[in-house]
Amino acid sequence: MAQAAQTTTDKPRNKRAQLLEAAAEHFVRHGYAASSMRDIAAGAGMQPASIYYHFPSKVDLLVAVHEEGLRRITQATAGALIGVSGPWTRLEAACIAHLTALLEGGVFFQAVMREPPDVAGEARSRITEMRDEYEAIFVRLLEDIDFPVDTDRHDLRLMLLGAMNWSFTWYRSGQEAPESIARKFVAYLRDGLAAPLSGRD
Amino acid sequence: MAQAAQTTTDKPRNKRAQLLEAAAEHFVRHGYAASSMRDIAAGAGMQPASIYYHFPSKVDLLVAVHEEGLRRITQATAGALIGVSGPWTRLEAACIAHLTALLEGGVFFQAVMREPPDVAGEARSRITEMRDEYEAIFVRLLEDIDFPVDTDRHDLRLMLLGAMNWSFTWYRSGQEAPESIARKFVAYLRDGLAAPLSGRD
Amino acid sequence: MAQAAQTTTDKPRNKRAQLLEAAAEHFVRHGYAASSMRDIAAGAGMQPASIYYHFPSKVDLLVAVHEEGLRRITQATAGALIGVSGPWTRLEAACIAHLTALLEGGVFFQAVMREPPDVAGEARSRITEMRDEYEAIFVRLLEDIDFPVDTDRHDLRLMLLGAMNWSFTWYRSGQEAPESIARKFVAYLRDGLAAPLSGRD
Amino acid sequence: MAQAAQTTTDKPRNKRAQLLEAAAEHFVRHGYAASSMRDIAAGAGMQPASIYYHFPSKVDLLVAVHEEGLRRITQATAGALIGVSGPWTRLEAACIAHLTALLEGGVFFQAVMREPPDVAGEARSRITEMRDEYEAIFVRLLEDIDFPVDTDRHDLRLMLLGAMNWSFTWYRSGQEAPESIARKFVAYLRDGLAAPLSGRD
DNA sequence: AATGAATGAGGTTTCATTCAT
DNA sequence: TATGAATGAAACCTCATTCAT
Repeated sequence: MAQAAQTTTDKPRNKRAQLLEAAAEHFVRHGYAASSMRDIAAGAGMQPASIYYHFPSKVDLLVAVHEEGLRRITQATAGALIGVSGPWTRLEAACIAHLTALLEGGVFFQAVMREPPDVAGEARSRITEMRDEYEAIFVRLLEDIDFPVDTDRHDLRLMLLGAMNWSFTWYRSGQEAPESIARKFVAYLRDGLAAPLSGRD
Repeated sequence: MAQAAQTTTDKPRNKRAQLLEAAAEHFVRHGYAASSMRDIAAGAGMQPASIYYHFPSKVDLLVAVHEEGLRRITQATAGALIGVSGPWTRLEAACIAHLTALLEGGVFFQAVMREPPDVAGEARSRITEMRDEYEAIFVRLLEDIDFPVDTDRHDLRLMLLGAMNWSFTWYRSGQEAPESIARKFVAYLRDGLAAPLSGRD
Repeated sequence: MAQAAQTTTDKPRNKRAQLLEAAAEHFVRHGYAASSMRDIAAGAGMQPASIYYHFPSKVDLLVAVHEEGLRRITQATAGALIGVSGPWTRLEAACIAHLTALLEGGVFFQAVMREPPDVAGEARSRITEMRDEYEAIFVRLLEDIDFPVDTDRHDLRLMLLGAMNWSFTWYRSGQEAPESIARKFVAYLRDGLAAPLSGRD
Repeated sequence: MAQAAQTTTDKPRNKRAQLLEAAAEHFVRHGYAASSMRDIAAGAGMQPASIYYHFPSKVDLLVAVHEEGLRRITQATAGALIGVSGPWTRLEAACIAHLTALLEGGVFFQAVMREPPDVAGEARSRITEMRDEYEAIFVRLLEDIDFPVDTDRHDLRLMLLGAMNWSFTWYRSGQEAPESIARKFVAYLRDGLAAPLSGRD
């Protein structure tokens, strides 16, 4: 019943949302360049021309997908930190949230954590700017950790994010849970892997 | 005379090589889908139709680029291991070679270490197969290390390769050397980052 | 209250008039084919769909612009003849009025004195018919002049109107006044330009 | 036989020429904006895509049409002056050539003597520049005539050219010959039309 | 070994217009 | 009186590819 009510309430916004979802899905599956407006329109159940009532161009659609995706992942990751304390524990929580969103959260999350497509200046910088804003969460998390001297927090952050973001290339749903993967990544960095007796050569 | 000999000898090879180089460059810069045969031809100094003398189709060009790139990076990484001993030292040497090739070695290396383009079955599996063959080097390197019990070598390998392969998204030439980055990545994993006195929370 | 009355009285007329003006402006500046309903609507401060409340189609808008423009120029030219006598003086007065309207009177005048756009039958003939009606003023003015025998009044009229109507292609506001140009055109035809002593070769 | 030989000789250039001709024809008949590449291609007996082998864009086709048309009309008008003497006679010869070309010489001549279409900067200025170059012929012809003092050669030229260029709006083939019309235009300006006894009011 | 010329399919986008509200 | 949302058709143009030479 609540559902029925919601359906009627949603209707005005439905089409735009469907469109965005269809676009995100195609961008993720085939890449931006290989996603045609025709296919995206078909995925949203409308005519290609109708897209242009909602978005002025294909690249604007891309930007809108990124806006939505980054809004969502920011909410997910920041939300996972509420009430969590202990610097390593917080980092782990953020990584779990990030990786779970990316690997199991749906197309919007994946759409934003890819190598940015080859688009012209303004759109590209808007996308980069939004991503940097999100990644600032991790900058702050690493600042809070008491690392050994001369640890390079910058490279460390990119190492960790790279390891996570690359995972969509090999992750297969139904095998190891994203949470488990994230825990391992953090543990390996925190504890190190040199066996006490074997030396470091 | 030596020149004349070289000219005649090189020419046939040259054109094909130029073409492959131009293709790799476009694939890296704009992605496979956004790279047109026209632009690739222009980059190689020939007419679009002339490409088809050397390669039967665009996707074959892609496969050839991957063949060449993987041949090169295999040679680079395997070569860097010759005469090197100590399991962690060997891993470090391989990472240095891999990252240096990727970030400063030219377009062929970058062309192969990207998320694989959205192409049809046969080409895709050929590319995947070649990549797996290369990454087997790292499988073996990790087998040789005496890790703590219940270390997940599989996830560890993908973590390390992901961190490295993602680096092309943020690396800027002229700043930190790839070798330095690689050393850090390995050190962090080997030694861990939890400060002795601060605890692991 | 006067305001309220005015508002209610003007509004309906206003929007239609604004629309017509915006259409005339676009037709003049970009031509009929290159003027989009979207742009015209924007120029009139309304949505494209709203045009169709006032006019059933684009071509009807064109016809309406011509109706308004020809109404205005007929009024201007015929008005300029009231109380003027002397056949050459009357012709001159008409030419001054025509050229002043065309070059400085605003978009409606220019909209109607252009090569007629490539539209289908009915609209085209309606436009032609209205123009012929206007040009009849000049037919009558020339009938009243006592020309040398075998003067071709038909070609003469078209020569004079052609010279005037073409002027929008080279006229630049702020330089010579339209009135001055019109006087010259008439004077040259009336008095001729062969210098008395130089012969006519 | 000569014909057959010519046909085989012309072949390489044929397609481009046909294309230009078809474009000129459509531009003249429907205007630039209303001429579609599809229709032009059909007129030239090729596929729309094939146009782009010869010309990079629609606007380049327009410029090429103007280049060809202005080349032709310059040749026609300048050619008509060879061996002709007497300043008025020369002006008359030029007007006959101009008007004959325009009204009976085919689409290229008409294509260039129209109000220039609403195209972007570079193409527009190239077209204007070429036209000015052609009209310079008339500048020189008028300089050679010994007019009454204070005759405005500038306005006179534009009056004459306007009268001629406008004629395509009313000229119907098969009635009065262009040559006859041109003679009248020049005669009226040379001799004037005020009847000796009637006065100039 | 290369290319000039062409093409069918499909790309993104704009068009005039409709219609329920 | 106006418009938000949509659409079928068509716009210009690019695509990978072909083929005779």
